Amino acid sequence: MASDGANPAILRLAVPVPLRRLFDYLPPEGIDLSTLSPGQRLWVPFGGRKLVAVLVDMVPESPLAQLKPALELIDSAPVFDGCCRDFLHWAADYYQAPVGELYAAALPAALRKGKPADHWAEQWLQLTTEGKGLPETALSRAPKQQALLQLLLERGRQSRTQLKALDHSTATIRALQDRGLVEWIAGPTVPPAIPAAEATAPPELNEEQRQVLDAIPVDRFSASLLEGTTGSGKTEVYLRLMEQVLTGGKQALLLVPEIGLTPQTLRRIAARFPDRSIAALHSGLAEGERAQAWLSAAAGQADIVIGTRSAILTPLPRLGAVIVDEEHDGSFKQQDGVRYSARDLAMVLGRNAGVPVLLGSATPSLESLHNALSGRYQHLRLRQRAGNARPPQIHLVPTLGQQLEEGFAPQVLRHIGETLARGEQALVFINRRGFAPALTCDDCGWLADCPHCSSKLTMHRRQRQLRCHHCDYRRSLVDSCPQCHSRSLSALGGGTERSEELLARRFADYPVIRVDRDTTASKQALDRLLAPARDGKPCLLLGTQMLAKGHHLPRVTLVVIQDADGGLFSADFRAPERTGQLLEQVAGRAGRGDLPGRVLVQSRYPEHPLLQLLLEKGYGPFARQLLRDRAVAQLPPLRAMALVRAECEEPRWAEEFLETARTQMQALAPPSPQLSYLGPVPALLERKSGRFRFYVQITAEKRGQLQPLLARLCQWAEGNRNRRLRWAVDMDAQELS
DNA sequence: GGCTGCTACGTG
DNA sequence: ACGTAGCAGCCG
Repeated sequence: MASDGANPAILRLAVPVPLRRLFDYLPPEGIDLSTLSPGQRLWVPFGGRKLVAVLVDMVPESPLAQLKPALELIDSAPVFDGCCRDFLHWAADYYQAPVGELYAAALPAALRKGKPADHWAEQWLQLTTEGKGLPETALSRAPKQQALLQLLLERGRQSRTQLKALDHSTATIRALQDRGLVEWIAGPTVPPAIPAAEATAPPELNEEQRQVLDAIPVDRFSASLLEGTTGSGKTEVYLRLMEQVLTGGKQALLLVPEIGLTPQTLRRIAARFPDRSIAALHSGLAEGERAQAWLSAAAGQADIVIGTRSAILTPLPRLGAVIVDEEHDGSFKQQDGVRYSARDLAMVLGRNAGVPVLLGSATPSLESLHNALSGRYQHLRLRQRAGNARPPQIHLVPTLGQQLEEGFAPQVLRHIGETLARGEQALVFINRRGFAPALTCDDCGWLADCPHCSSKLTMHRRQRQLRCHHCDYRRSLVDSCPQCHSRSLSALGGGTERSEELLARRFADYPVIRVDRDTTASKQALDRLLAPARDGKPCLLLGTQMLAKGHHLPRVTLVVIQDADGGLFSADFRAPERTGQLLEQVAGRAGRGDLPGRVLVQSRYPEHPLLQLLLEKGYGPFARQLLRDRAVAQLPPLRAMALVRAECEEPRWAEEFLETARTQMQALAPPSPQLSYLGPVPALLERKSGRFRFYVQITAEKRGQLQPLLARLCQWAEGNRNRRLRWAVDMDAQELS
């Protein structure tokens, strides 16, 4: 990609369109070439439109005779450094994605729309030459001015934000300015402030934590999987590693699942690093704030960058370590657009930058576990629970043939009652929101289904609605059958809303707190909902997987899993893995404080071998068994897998497209013991939002075998254009839905 | 004849 | 992805 030759006056740009190539332009009219360098954004004319493109290279010649000039330079300095650009190009190649779309995915919305980075430049106060030469006692009669001068002398330039936080008044600054001792200059962006918290001192590390930390060198690339049970102190290891990285003058990147970036988490980290610049990148931020946080990271100003999936694409010029918390979490895989895995990219980034990468989880993904067991990753472990906490006792409760009350066995309800009566808290996990997942007519058998998807409508009784959980379709609840007008309708199965009604009735003396997407519109709402639980009063929490993650609820001593069977019989080969992770995470909510925990798992199939293995031996042996099953079935992570997806209102077109796609690929590489093709087959959710969905699955012994096939496919598919048909390549696909 | 809606095309 | 050109269908 390096340019050579005499006059590199042609601009090679990444344009945000779904085309797998770069575009050449002339520099903007009348611009000085020396002000241009790769990584800057420019406005360009593109097929009758005006787009924000990123300068990738400057070359002396173009294969095209006629070039248009770019319209305008946006950034005075590059926003993408060379490392980040190389990384984005690598990712575009690996995921068969248009590089312009990767640049667009990396940029926060405001910068994607062309707002100049200078808009967020920070004002910094620095000493003038005169100020630097001043004797220390010079301002003894103006103590405030002297204090500020001292600060600048000791710590160097200070941002306007820092000065405000340290209570240096504008009057003081003004006075020094008038004496010609200090001056304001425009400098790197600083991130938006994180609400202050009491500074906390680090807790003592236990022996295990120390060993883990010692095993991670900070001065070179290393790949580690930290497998640590809930409550074993993984977070403390992350914080210590970050501390080492910061001390070495570098930036630490911490990736967290979408649901994990709560104000609580942020405050905890801010409290440990009160003097550090921390940039948080998540969807809860306003557009401007997000751009500000991103630019502070890209300028190397932020010391700590905490973010969800897309934060892995942020330029970090002094990167020192990448940590991925809850690495098994599905939200690290982007499911539309450029379908990258932030966890997998973290490894590539760490290797490129020569810094350690730490993946942490109580329930590692089979991918990471496989890498650890095969020696590709260092396998680190934390087996002890911190403090006095002991692992919870787990009991299976068979539900087949039992007289259930809204899905609960009598002894489960009794245990809940006893827990509350002891002044403790109980948590009920139900992996389905709404009142009931289906509504049917008792007389003619009518079922309420979605007109746009191949799915049933979920009944939401409180809002008197039927809703599709796959598209945005909603209709008001009917009280007679639209087909035969019978008034005898039944709600089949149960969700959080239905259980809430029963539990609120049965345990009317205690607060019942329901936590799911319907009760929790915002992160703040979740914090507010959980406040009574954090107070420690007896209460009953019920909800979906939102409850499974992260929240420290020390008074929960009983966890009830209403139905463990969901994932055991799914057509998705990853379903048992996900079920195991979820059950283990939920069970981990029990007994995190001094009180012992108990977990009750309801199942219709208590003798199911995987369930038995999980509950008796724990996630580790369970996951190892799943790995053996995957090996037998020739599935990931023992084989590389990619999907070619297509969806269309007309199912035949999608199928035909994929038939041809498969033929194209097979012509290049016929099926063999090392390479197999499946499909086109309908996706697990066959129709979604009015489109029929199919895929072709390709599995190979080595990842490298897939690349040329997919490259050929993209070349063909990009030329073939049916506007009604959407297609995508999904390298390392995580979902068959 | 001219307006609207659909599709094919090309984007530097 | 999206703007534009080109052409079919239809009005009065």
